[in-house]
Amino acid sequence: MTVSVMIVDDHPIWRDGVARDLGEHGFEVAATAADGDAAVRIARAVRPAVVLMDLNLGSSSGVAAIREITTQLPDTRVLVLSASGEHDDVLEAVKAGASGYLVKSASVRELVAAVRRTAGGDPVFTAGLAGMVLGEYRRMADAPSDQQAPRLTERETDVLRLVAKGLTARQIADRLVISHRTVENHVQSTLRKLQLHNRVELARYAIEHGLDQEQEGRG
Amino acid sequence: MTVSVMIVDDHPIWRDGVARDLGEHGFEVAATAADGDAAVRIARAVRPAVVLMDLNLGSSSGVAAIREITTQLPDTRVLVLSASGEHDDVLEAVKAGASGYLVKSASVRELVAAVRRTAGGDPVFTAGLAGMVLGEYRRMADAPSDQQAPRLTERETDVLRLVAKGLTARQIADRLVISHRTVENHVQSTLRKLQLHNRVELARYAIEHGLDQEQEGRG
DNA sequence: GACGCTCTCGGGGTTTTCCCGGATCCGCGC
DNA sequence: GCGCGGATCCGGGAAAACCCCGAGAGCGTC
Repeated sequence: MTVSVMIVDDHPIWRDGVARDLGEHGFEVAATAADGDAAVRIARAVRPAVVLMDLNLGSSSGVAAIREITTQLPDTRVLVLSASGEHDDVLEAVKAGASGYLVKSASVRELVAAVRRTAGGDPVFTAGLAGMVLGEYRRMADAPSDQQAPRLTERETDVLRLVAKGLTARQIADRLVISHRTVENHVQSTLRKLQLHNRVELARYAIEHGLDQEQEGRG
Repeated sequence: MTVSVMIVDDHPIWRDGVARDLGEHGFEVAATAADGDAAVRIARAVRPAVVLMDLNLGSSSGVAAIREITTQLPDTRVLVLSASGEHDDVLEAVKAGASGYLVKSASVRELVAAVRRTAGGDPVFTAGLAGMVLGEYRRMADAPSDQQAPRLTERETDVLRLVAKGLTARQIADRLVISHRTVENHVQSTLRKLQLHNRVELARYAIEHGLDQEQEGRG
């Protein structure tokens, strides 16, 4: 029986290339999508066996789409095919329900094998990533479910974004029309939550998590 | 006459897909390469009309490869096909000699048209990027070649790298075995040279220029 | 209504950063 | 030699950041 595959990536050229590679190796490319929302919608209609998915989908979040798909379609397995291979990306994808994680530097042969094994129910990870997931699992087992997801309040996120831009507390206070002491308080609580020690680390955190790119004013 | 094209990208799947797309539209894919060094070496032998090139080649620098190719092969035009479309990436590529810049979210049709126009000698830029280059040109024309390359001393670079990691002046002083006041002075002169205002902006600068990734101790 | 959370503001302290001047050394040209 | 610019080093003083604390107002939940 043929395995139906769905390809999610915001690059049309990439989608076409992967679709052809898989088609030539006996898979049925049942659908493609360019962003997370479309992926969820189409996957629900098509019910592919494997969703081959990029994490970096321009604006929308690939991780959220993975979570939607794996919860709504328990028979569909998601194989992430991403450029990064970054520690956090891998763990987030796995937490969201991904069955495997391949970096885009993989060869066509590796890709084909990975899709086949994913369809068969085996978890597939690029060399090095499997150990990463295992290590994180152990750390979770040691510390029985405490932080790992320190969520910031809306105001803390506002302040964090401006701190990451290099503004001082007074400049941030002017923009948000509050006291600079309040700004400093938000900075402090953010530092505590993220277990960081100063604004530079805060800026690094914001940059690595893409918080510094988003627009601020929406009303 | 057929246009010979060379494809440089560290993702085999991407290379194959692009090669097939171009092949089906009458281009001759004369060569492919996975990194900058190979690109320069092979391009010198093959002398393609157009080099279709990713900037993000894993370890090696795409910009350096562009510079090599365009200086050594004046008849070869380099069309960058990159994921980012970031301000600095575009400008660096153009400065290195790229004839055009396409983001990877382009369609196959756009890609084919871009390669054709690049071969014909027209500069090709994704919408929005052309204005970016023009704007930068104007800024250069306004300020008659003053800064644009503020070089830092060795010690300033050492300090900058550690500042970008989030270390305080005292921690940096301990590592470099100097007084923390001296560290602060290096920070100050760096701020002046780069026309920045605080350590967070310094960290952003270092991250954007890749200074924070390099190792520090080589002796 | 009690509770918890967020956002706001401030007191009062230490530490760090930011900005200035001043010192030494070293290479380079006159 | 002697000045001159640079790189590197150090210090004083003002500003900002960091850290802990308490407190009121608003807003949902139980």
